[in-house]
Amino acid sequence: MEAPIKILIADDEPDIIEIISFHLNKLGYEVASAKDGSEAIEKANSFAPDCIILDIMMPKRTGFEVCEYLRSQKQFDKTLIVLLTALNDEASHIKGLELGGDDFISKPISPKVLVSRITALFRRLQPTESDKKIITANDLMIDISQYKTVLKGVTHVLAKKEFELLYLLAAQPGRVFLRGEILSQVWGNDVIVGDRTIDVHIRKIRAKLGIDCITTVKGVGYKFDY
Amino acid sequence: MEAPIKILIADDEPDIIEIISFHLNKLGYEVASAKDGSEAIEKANSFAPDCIILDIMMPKRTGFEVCEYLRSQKQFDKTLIVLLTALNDEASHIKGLELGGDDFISKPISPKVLVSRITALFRRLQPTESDKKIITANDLMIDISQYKTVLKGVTHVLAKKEFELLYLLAAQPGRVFLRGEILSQVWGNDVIVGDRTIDVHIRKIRAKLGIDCITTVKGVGYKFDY
DNA sequence: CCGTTAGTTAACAATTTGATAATGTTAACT
DNA sequence: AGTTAACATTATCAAATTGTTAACTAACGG
Repeated sequence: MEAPIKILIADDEPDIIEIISFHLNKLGYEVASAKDGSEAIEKANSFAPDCIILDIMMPKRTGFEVCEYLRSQKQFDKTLIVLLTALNDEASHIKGLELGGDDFISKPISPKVLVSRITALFRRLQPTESDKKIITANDLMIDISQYKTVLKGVTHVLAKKEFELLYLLAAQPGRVFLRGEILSQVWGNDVIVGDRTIDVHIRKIRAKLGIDCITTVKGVGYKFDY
Repeated sequence: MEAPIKILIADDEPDIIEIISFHLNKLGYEVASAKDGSEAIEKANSFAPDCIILDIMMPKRTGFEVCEYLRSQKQFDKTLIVLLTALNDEASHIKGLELGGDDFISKPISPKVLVSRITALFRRLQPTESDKKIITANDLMIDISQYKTVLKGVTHVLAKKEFELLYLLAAQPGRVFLRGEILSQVWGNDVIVGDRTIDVHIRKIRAKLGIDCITTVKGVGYKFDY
C-alpha cells in the first residue's frame, strides 16, 4: 500500500541521470537508471517503474522507440512516460505525445522544474481520496465511503447522523469534542437542536455497537476511546 | 455517457482564444471561453468543463488565483487545469504546478502542440478501457460494450438509464454514491430531474434482476453490494 | 444534600424512500 | 406523417426510517 513510487531514468549523459536521481531520491522516490534505449526496456521490465523518463536521443534505441514499445505492452498501461529532449522542435513534441507519452519536456530544464512536473503527473494518478476514508481501531472499522461499521467482522448499520457522529469522534481518538463542536460538525451551524439530541445519538451508537467506545467527559464533551 | 469533452479557455487575447478554439473544435471538443479571471470562474461553474486552459496574465484575477480557487472546490477535483504563460520563468512554472495545475505550457506555442498536450492529458485520465468494459460479481455480469447483463446465465435487458445506473454503482462495489453523484454521472450536469427519478430506476433494476444487489443508505445514497 | 449534567425512554415530528399510476418523450416502423 | 411501443420522468401517497424533544431518572462533585 505504501510502497515507494519507482522512477526509471534513461539518458546517455551520466550527469543528467545523477542530478535528477538526486532530486527524486530526496523526495522519497525509488530511482533506477539506464544509459541507452535497450537498457531502458530491460530495466523497465525488471524494475517495473511507475514512471519512466526517457531521453529521446539515446544510443541503441531512441526514446521514441522505447516509448512505442512500452505503450504496446499491457503491463506498462499505467506507467507514466515523460519524454526529454534537447531538441525544441514541434514535430518531435507532437510525435512524442502521439506515441503515448504523458509529458514532453525540453532541455535545458532545471531539475526543480522537472521534479515539479513529475510530481504533478503523479498527483493526477493518486487514488481518489474517497478510497482512503477508513478508520480502524482494534477490531472496529469505520468506512465512510461505504457508510458502514464493522466490529469483530460483524457489520453494524448506523443511521446517517449516528455514523457521522461516530466518524467525527473516531477520526481523532482520545481527543475530546465539545458539544458545540459536535453540533457544528455533524449538524452544521444553521440548525439548532437541543443538547439531549447528542446524548440520544451517543446512546444509540453505544447500543448498536454493543461496546462503549465513546467516553463521556462530564461537563466537557465526548471522546472516542477504544 | 458519450457527452463531448468540454474545455474552457481563459485568455485576454481574443486571437489566442479563437485559434485554440478552432483547433479544439475541429477535434470534437466543446469549447467555451472567458476573457478574464473572474469570468473564468463564472464560466467554470456554469459550463462545468473537463479541462480549463488558463492564461496566467489576465485582468481581474490571474491564472494562479483562478487555479487556486478551482482546486479548493470539490466539484473541480477532477478538472484538468493547464496554465499558459508568456513568461518562461521557472518560479512561475513551479508555482503553477504546486497550486495544482496539471500542465504548464509556455507561450509561444503552436496550436498543434497545445492541442497535442491536451489530448495527452486526457488520454491519461481515460480509465483503462480494457478493464472497464465488463464487470462481474458472483453470478452477475455486466457488459457495457453489449449493454447487457447476465445473471446466472440468464440475460436481462435493462433500459439505457437503468443500465448506466447499475454500471456506475457496480463499477465500485460497496462504495456509496450520493444522489448528486449519480445524477451528474448518469444524467449529466445539465439536465435537472427530480429525486424520485433515481428511485424509480433503482426499483426497476431490482425488479428486473430479481435480486437486491443495490443497497439503500438512507439519507446518503445507494451502493452496489452483492 | 443540592445543583448540575448525563442517561434513558417513549412519543412525536420530520425526512426519506418505495410503490404505483399517470404523463411526457423518444425511436422505430408503417 | 401517423401509430405504436418502449422508455423516462413526474406526481402522489403510503410506509419505513430517522431525528428531535420532553420528562424523568441516575450519577457526580462540592
